Amino acid sequence: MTRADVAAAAGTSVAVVSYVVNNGPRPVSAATRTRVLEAIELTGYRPDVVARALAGGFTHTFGLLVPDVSNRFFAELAHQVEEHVYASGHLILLADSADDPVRERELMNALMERRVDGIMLASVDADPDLSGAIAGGTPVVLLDRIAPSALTSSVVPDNIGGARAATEHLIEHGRRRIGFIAGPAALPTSQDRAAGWESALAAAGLERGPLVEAPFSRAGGLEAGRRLLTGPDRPDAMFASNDQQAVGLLRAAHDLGVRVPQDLGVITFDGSQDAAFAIPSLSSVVQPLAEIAEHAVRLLLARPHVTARVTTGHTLALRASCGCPDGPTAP
Amino acid sequence: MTRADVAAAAGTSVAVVSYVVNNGPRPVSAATRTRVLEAIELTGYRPDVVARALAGGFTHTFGLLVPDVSNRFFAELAHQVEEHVYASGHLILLADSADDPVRERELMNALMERRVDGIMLASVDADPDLSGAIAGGTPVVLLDRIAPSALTSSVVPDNIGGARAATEHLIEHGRRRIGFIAGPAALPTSQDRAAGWESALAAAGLERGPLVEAPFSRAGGLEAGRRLLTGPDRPDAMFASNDQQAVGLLRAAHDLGVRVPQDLGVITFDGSQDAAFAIPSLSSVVQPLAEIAEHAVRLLLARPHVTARVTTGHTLALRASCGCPDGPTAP
DNA sequence: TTGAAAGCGATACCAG
DNA sequence: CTGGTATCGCTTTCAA
Repeated sequence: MTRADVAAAAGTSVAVVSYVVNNGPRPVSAATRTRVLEAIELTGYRPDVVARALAGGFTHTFGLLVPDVSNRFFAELAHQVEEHVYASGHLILLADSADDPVRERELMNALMERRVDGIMLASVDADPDLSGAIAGGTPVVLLDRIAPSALTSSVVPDNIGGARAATEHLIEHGRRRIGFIAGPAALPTSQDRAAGWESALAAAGLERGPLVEAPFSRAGGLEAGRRLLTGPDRPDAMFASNDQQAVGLLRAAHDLGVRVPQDLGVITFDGSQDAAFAIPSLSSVVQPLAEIAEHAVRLLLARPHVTARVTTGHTLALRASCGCPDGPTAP
Repeated sequence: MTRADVAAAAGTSVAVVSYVVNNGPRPVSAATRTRVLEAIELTGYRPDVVARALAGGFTHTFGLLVPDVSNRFFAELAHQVEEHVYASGHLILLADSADDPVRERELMNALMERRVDGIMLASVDADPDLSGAIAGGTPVVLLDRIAPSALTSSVVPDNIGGARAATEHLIEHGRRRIGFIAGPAALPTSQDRAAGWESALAAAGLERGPLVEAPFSRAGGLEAGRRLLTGPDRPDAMFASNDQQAVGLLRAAHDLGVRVPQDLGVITFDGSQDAAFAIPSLSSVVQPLAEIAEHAVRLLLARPHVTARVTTGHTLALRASCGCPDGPTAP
């Protein structure tokens, strides 16, 4: 079942089959077209993706490169991306850099070698090296990093605004000593979320509570929580940079007998299902995953190629951890 | 930088370059070999993966088809698989069937069209249709399903043994009315875990506690928990079919004021990080993810192609939810 | 041991 | 509007 078979069955040439399949680049008469279509139906012909890629076409495959698929935020993102590309017949080549910049670089190459039609990159790096992709002509959408040049797209959340909203909410609850679990200091994401936290505090005339830096992981949050909650002058609320850290923090509080939300209000950023199902359920700034996925896919799918920087909004999911009532259904 | 350039630089033919790169199928004299190697170094030549695949070789890409990447068990599995294939220069084409058998079928085809070197399939189906893959000659490793024929491999946990061990542990704690949250009844996985639970109960001369069927999700566990915990004759312990269900159950208990482990002992199957970080931390039958990934990858990598049915062991991680003491570090 | 050349399956140019 | 055919980069058979 190659197009040679189809051509034979349709009594035409392989070129015409190609024109029909691709709707171009040459026109085909209606009569021949239907004849070819029938032949395709008859033979059950499916174009060979690999051969097509070799000849310069598309692979109908996108790359998704994340620091850690087992981070629920990225897992849910991957799920959403799948959902969005599925309709257009694309598949996802998933790469996991395991938080390693070197590996990220290598995987970018591996992705390009496989001729993916585009790459969605959630980089471990503050500003990843995109020169290879640009040179190779592979469209890239940066996730959670602002594109360094107009050559590549990005879709980022409003980190500052979200962090500010979260902190403000804690303040409204009457919390006065509000700490922050930051992510790795070098990342813009970390800096922006810190900035939002600070600005809310400043606007309310409050001192900055303790800031501790930790990896974006449960273990990081656990460690940070232990330090924070056993130290002198314990905060009465914490804003965590992501859900994983918050889950770790919750565990630290639990182990130390610190009650959430009575003794410690907690709010977090990301809003994955981990937040909804934590005990107590975690209030959080929710990133619109479906929207992020949709934008990223749309930018990659667009012909001719376009680039854009889109900023996504956020909502606040208020649950038990900050002191808000928890509805009957957790999520 | 094609092998023509390398051939030119080495003063040899393209065929020889191929022989050197692939270590065959024809021998090459030591002298020429080093000359070619130098030329490769010099030109920075990288073989074109796509062309190589077209010419009949391999794509150095495996397919991983799961029901839901955002299920932490599969996310962690994906992570492990990545880890294991990385060294051999492979990448993972990730497909998410969203629990839909039809979609699963389509994705299998999509994977095969892309000429993946092998497929790891965690099917939604009790016995998935592998005829296409077998006909196409694509090696498949079934995860969590026993291979229906000797033509395909499988790696499965000891569902019965694991479930029995979990239930026995609950019994040792003095629990007497032990319920079970089952998965979808049609799946062998569900049936086996139920069988293990029953056999432990029978061996101890205990009556079967309530059994309720629920999807393998948090929402499923939540719903099941609500039903179980508000009904008459509430169980004093529950065994959940997977971590997601257990997390939902924990939430139901929390909402209803049922204390875990005092009023209700809980133990689960899978042992993802969700279990380690739940509050209270969940005791569970731990599946050796790294081992599963390793076996699956090894079976796919093996040349010549081999098939096998491997059963993986399990360990019990005893934590707070069953009444065991929780160490200072949760995980 | 080496090289020339025939595919692999599809694209798209150039004639007709 | 159609049909040859060169091309993509590599593998591998067949001869030398």
